[in-house]
Amino acid sequence: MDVTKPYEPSQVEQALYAWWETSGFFAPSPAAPQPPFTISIPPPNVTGELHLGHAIGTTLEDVMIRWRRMQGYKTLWVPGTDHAGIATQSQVEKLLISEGTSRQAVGREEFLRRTWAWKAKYGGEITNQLRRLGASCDWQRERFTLDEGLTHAVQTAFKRLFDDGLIYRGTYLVNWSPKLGTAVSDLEVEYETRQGSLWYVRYPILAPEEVKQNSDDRTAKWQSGQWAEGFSTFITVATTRPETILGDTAVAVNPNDERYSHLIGQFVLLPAIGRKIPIIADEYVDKEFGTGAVKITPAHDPNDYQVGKCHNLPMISIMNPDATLNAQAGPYAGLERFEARQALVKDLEKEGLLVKIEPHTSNIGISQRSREVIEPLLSEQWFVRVKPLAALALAAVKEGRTRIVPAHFEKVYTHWLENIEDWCISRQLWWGHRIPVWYLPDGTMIVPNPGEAPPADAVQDPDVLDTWFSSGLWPFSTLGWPNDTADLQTFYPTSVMETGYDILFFWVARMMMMGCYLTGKEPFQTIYLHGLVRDQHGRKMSKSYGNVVNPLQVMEEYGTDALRFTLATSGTPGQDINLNPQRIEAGRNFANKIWNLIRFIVGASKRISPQTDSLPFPAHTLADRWILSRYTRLVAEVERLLEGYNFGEAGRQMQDFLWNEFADWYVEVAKEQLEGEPLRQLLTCDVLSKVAEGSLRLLHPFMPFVTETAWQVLKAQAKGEQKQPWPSIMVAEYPRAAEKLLDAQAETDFGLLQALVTGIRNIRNEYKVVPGRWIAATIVAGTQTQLLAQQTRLLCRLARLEAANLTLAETVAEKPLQVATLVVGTVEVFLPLADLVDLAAEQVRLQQELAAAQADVARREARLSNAEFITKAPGAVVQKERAQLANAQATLARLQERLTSL
RNA sequence: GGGCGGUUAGCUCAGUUGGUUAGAGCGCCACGUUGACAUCGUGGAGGUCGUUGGUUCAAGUCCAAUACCGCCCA
Repeated sequence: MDVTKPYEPSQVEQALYAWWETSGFFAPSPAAPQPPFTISIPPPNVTGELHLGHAIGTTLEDVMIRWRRMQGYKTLWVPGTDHAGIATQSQVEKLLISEGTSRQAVGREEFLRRTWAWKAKYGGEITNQLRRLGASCDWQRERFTLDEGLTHAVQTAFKRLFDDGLIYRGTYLVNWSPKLGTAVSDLEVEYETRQGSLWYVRYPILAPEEVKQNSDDRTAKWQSGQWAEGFSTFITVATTRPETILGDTAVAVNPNDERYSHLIGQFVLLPAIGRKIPIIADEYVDKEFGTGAVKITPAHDPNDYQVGKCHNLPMISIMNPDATLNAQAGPYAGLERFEARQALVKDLEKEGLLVKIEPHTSNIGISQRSREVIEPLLSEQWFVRVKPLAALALAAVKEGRTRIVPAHFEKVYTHWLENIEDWCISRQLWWGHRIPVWYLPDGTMIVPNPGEAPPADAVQDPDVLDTWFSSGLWPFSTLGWPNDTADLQTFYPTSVMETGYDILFFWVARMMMMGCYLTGKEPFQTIYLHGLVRDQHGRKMSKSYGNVVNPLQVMEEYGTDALRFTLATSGTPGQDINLNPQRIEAGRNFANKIWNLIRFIVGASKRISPQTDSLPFPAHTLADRWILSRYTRLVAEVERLLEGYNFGEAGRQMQDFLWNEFADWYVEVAKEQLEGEPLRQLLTCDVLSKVAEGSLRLLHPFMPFVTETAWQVLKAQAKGEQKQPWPSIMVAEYPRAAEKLLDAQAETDFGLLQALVTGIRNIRNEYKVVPGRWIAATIVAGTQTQLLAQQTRLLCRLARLEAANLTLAETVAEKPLQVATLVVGTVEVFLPLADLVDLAAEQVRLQQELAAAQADVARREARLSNAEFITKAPGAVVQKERAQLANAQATLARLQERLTSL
């Protein structure tokens, strides 16, 4: 990159990434002396496009990976994609429909061929976008859930679970998605509160003799308006889904409900169908809901299903898989479910059976994928018996073998696993892992060992497995399981699973269950969960709001580092992030700041004379010692924060140091030092380079591109000992704190200098002294005289004081009057601003300072005069308080004295 | 109904195990281009840390209650 003024990410990023990748920096070094550090990427959908959820996860994972890699760990980040059964199949189906054909028309084999072709064409998109983000994954080890190896893993897992009695097939009420034509798991159903109605319908109660009579005549009268003629007693039920009346097999009341106790055991005649169904008693019925009497439809409602099982009621399914009604629905057969509802309600009204309709809000199950209303449907499916697996996953977290960060998600995890229901794993799709079960002509079920051929006359189960079944194996299937590969031995269990808390159940819990059961080891040591990225006002990003931020566009406009840094530093672990676009701009500015900082340092190094080997170096200046100490503190802090998964705070501290300490203070000081003796210049460049170079390495995991770019420029300029041995910053060593550089005295002393400079600048500003003007000053410094005497050049430069007219003394016989005054502890600064100083105004100003000082002293005296504080507070705290009181008192005394003399 | 998270400056957020006068970025006001950076610099204004009570020598931080916002589960 040209050493142009503003940093231009677009000029460097793609080329740098390509260089890193081809150099093999992303692959783990087998010889690394330290333990392995492994992350499995949460595989994005192969059909997916990069969104901010990917961006934040990938950023945090890359931060961890780059950091550990620089620390010398054998670091492996396994990338890959997920076949995303429903999403991908839907995409290809859409394509087929646009071509005037369909999945059914082309057939299974051709459909799969088309889907693979589609995957080949678009499947690389998302992985290239991850590269764009700078993800340092080992692409040599990239996996896809439908790869041969992973398929083998799926078959092995299925076989083992089946043989162990943990997978079974059976007919149960499942969540059916009519549009997709498949069952889905409980987790794939979302609930929405919708405004609906509550229909009150009365069923005629049959007299004992009527129960035995044939009612066909009456059934024939349905829709004539005469169906209910002759009935005198009714029981009214309330329902949110009138069409399911057609499948009713009972009416239930609460056994303690006196209104209905005399009816229990009697029968009613089901409208439209003419079925005679009993009135039963069950505690499940809520007396307060509706009329207190409810219809029971075991084949179409989960609660009714339970009641039906208890009471041995028939289960009559009235619906086809496409949500049209079947022959059991009598006159409504063939109608779509919502049309049938309307038709039936109309007929009920005609027959005088509709009592009333009330508005009612209820929770409706919606298919997560297709957004349509889920239909509880009786269907034969495959299930995993999860309780035994859940027990293992629970124990792993409870016993601390796997830690969840932030910890409060442990409770969520535990609660879910403790109340888990069996997992429906079969899907009526074509794209996915086909269930490895074959049926002989006589119906015998065969589950061969993976790779073993099934009998020739056997037919394979047509269904495929839930995508999450294969995802559940991901941390170990990607490393070669069930084969005992070198990768599996070296890199499993993995170190951290980093993902969004929204898939804690979908994925993390399932990986824990599968991993614990199948490999006998927890699949990861730590689960780190990040929050959701929302818009700046906390709204979920969605196309309908039009508030979606496209990360690719952001990277294009502001650079990848800006996006990464913003995402990494905008929040705290597990907390949702409200992404403020202005912060991305700030991120870009930070990258630019770093770039220019390095440009300055490199420029300065070039300018100085390169005589290195003659004289011994002079001692470090106060500012040198200060910045080295501050840098050392930063390094220690960052290490502590990263170890604690506080990535955001670590990033913020780096920015704070680089901008507000290194650039704002040390660089300005350095400009003065660079005007000194050659060896002073050389030493200053040395400090500049050391701190800058270390800071770049520190920051590299967060902002890989600008740090690499700047680091290479710095490295090219460095000579001899300064030259870094590593080819790239990403394989350089991560900084460690060198305690010997900590210098508390330097920090205190430089702090005084900063207070004086800021104070003087403040006064200049208040008195509207033109910024360019050099002004005279008298500094009465008492015990600090010697310290300040060494810093006068600096003081003059930073506060724009005129060296020739600067008086620095321990004491002066007579303090000047027509001046502005600054008091910092025992140090007094007098600025004779000639005609600018209005003594009356100065008095007001000093009065304000005095009031503040008095309050300060009073507060501290009160604290220190409290015997309990002295005895109970730690010594260091008391010490500090005493020192600060002394300082405050010094300020106060000088201010008072000053005001008296005015 | 059960559980969790949040409430700190105009906005978006930090604030580690309790320990100065609660911080940052953006925005705002005033001034400023001296060769790192105007994607910048200097100075400034702006907060009784949701409310109430408690523990403590000391509370934004710990405890209890409560209000509001949001999420998860049923």
